Amino acid sequence: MKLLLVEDDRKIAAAVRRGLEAEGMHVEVSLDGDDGLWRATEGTYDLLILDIMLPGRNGFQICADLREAGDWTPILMLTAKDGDLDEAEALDSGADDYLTKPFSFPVLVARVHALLRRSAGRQTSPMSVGTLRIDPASRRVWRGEVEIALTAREFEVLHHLVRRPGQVLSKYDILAGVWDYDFDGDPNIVEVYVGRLRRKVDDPFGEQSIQTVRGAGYRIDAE
Amino acid sequence: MKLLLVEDDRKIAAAVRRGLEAEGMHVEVSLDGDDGLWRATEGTYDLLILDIMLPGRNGFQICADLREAGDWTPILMLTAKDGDLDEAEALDSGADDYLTKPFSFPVLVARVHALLRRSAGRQTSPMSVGTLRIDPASRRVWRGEVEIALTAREFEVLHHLVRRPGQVLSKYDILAGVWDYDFDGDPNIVEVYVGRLRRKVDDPFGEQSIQTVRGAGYRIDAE
DNA sequence: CCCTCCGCTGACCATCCGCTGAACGTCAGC
DNA sequence: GCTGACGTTCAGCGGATGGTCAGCGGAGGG
Repeated sequence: MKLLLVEDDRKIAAAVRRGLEAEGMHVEVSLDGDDGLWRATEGTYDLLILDIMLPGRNGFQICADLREAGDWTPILMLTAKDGDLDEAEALDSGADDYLTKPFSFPVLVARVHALLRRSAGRQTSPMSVGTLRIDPASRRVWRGEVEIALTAREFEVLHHLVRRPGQVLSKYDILAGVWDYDFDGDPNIVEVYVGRLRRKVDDPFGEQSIQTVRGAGYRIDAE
Repeated sequence: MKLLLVEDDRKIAAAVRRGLEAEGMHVEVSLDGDDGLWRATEGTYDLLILDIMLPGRNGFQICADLREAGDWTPILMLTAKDGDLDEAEALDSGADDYLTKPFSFPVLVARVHALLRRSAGRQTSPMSVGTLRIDPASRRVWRGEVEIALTAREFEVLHHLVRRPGQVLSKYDILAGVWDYDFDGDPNIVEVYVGRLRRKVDDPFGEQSIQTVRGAGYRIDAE
């Protein structure tokens, strides 16, 4: 998960960054509005956090410009406590959510998580492949009527595969999608997890649910 | 008391908000339908006020979607004066009450109060999970026939979990939902409360009522 | 048919996460 | 002023989990 934080107050920027990185996200910081807009345009981020009062372009403008350019990356705005209209204007200019300063850290994290979840698609609804059923909201998995206990990682890997049924995903795709951006261990870890998953979720009488595509990756076939 | 107002006319939104906040309520505003639905889904409100004509999803749809998802937060709809059918349709889509524009302020406040009062009583019966019964109005909790004494915080945490049965809530979600927005202590506090709740609330012969989902959060399963 | 590469697996270990008991500060009621 | 209830912090424990590694086996190419 890669975020861009545009905030000119270095103290706040450092704090937010440290905190979100502790949550396993990659945070890039921009200290003024024009630079922020440029980065947002050039790069690809999962979420933008914009302060409103900024040197150069202000937060509303950045937001409006991006939206106009057809960029719908989720945006969280940081508004001042006394600016009554800020909140409305924030939403109006195309932000997805706002947070009034001063904010507490858990709240920020919760909002960020909520936005990321939302943008990941409202795939809150359970999905199923054959007799395998997955409910992301409750993080539960069943084969037929039998519930299967998965660890967090195992669930993530399975979820990642099931979300793209019929598509071959390379080990690197899976690594990038499930592991932290800065993970630089052995891609073998994906093999390990696929193995663990097969042992847990495979229908003992049916064929393997996760197909190996030698030299390319893995695939889950839609039934 | 936390309300969500979904209304695209910023003048009306600002007025309603100001008025209800003067009544001591916390009002969040959303300016379009899709955003409104999302907030209503993600957050927890005591009451929703929905305009019908909205950019994105309209009020009926939001209402219907929420009801379908099992969300029974009271809903007050704002209908246009000339839409004869609106009122019927509002109630039909699951709203609890409606108000035709233009409305006077005291009327709005009266309706809001009435709904809040009513909902405080109404939610008594639906709030049960297995043999655990919760009455938000009187803030009492029973396991079977035995009443359980909970402290204020304990009750809030339990209530928060029970309101979203089957959904995994992260420690941060719970922090944001139960503690003051400016709380920035150790999220470990959530673990502490879950522990206390388990000791008080768990059926000594059944399985734990609050499930730990390692690496993700906590969940109460609908029976 | 043989060799090489790729994927699979079981064993092992370090780390993280969640749980708990204890202690402290604060506040309300007596 | 004392007492008890409540909310919060903190440190230690123990088990679950994630990651590494080496050896094995089969597929595929020459």
